[in-house]
Amino acid sequence: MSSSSGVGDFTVIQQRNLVDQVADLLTQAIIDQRFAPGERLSEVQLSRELGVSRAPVREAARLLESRGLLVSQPRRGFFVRALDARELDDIFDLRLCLERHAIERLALDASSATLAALARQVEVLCEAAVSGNESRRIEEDLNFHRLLIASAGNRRLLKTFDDLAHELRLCITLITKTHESPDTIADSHQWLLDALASGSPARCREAIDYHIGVARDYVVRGIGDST
Amino acid sequence: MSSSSGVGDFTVIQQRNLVDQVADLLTQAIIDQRFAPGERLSEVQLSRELGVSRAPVREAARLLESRGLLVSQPRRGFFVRALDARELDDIFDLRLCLERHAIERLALDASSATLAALARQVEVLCEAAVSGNESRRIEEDLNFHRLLIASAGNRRLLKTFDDLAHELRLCITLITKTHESPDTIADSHQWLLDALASGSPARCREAIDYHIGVARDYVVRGIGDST
DNA sequence: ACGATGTCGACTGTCGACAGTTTTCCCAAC
DNA sequence: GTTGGGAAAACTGTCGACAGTCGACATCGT
Repeated sequence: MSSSSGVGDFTVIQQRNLVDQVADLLTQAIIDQRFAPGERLSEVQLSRELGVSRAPVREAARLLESRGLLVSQPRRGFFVRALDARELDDIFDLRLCLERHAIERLALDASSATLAALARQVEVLCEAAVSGNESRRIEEDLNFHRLLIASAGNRRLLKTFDDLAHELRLCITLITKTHESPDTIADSHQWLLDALASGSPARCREAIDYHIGVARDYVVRGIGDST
Repeated sequence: MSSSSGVGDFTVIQQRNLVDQVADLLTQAIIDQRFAPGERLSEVQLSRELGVSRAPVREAARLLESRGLLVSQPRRGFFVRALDARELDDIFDLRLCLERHAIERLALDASSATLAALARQVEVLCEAAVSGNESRRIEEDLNFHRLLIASAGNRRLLKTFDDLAHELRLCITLITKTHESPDTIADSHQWLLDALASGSPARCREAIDYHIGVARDYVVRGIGDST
């Protein structure tokens, strides 16, 4: 990516803020369900455990609030977002909204390079699926859909999806097991690629509606079991 | 909107944080273009002027960053978001994505009460238009589209629109004059209502595509004049 | 005159502390 | 056993201060 100087691959030195580090740690802890949904997070306790002051913790918490992982009540503090069935429906409905828009646009003007990149990502996803590494499979699945949206060329749309992706990870934690075989995963994503290659927006819409509907059903079934 | 208790409209008592107050003041200042696009905001200067410490200013700035009104560079500070032509396109494309989704859904199952509420809001908008109060007209216009999306019943979709609305206000500041007569405004929104009443998703999509396309053209023309 | 280097000022990142509020816990009263 | 009240503990909101870093200007060398 870097152009001129012959020194080679210098990864740009960026001293990471404490805010970002705390935000990452908290995000991972929430996704790993090391906090119970609805649990209150104490600023002082977190700052003690992490060995930092309260200021970075507060700012990180605000960041996670804007991403939908935490909710705040004035003078009460921050709480881990607990999703009910309705919010879950809303989240998948918004996901449908974003991905429909992207894939319908792509159907009309997807370059062969774009299709190739998507096909490559499906391969990566399949590798992750057969490897048995569950969290990696989830990330590669999200990566495919992220690439789909990124290919539409609208950065604001991509930013919205990235925000939503955090909540999607929160949803996915509700699923106890995936029940999906690697073959099923491969097929369902290949169908999306075929629809894209056909160039028909209507067919793409059908494909993405079905694809996200299946994903949504898995999560709804997960929450149905537990509650 | 509130349902049961017979005590009437209690505006929920919330002692406003300094953070929220600062955020509102900054938001208004940015929308009023009292800061130049791209201008750097000094935390110490702001905190001095507002008579508060730096902590609330920092947190408010992070809030506005998540809303797209500010951008931050590590160790450099916060800068007023400056929109280029491409970001502008992206914003209106996302708006189209959200409103299409809402109106297509509404076309299938809009209650008469919903249609009536939308019609009422068009009247309010028209009043604002003939009154000549420009900022009020803008807000009532946004309120109509907000109501449209809210009527679809997806709160997550509405939250996304609310975030985007802040950026839309930023776009609108680029327009020097509106050029739109009250009659034009009334007609263009009435067409949306007629499309909704027809119950045809396809017709709704056409209507919203045209409607947002016109709005986008106004803004693009505005940025085209200035640069 | 022009580019590189050293220095200075201003600013952000982070911290510890204080004040006011919320929550919890204990005890008394019914 | 349950309810109500009150004090103490814990917590959040806010503040002022210190240290590290960035940008601008002056200085030096060519």
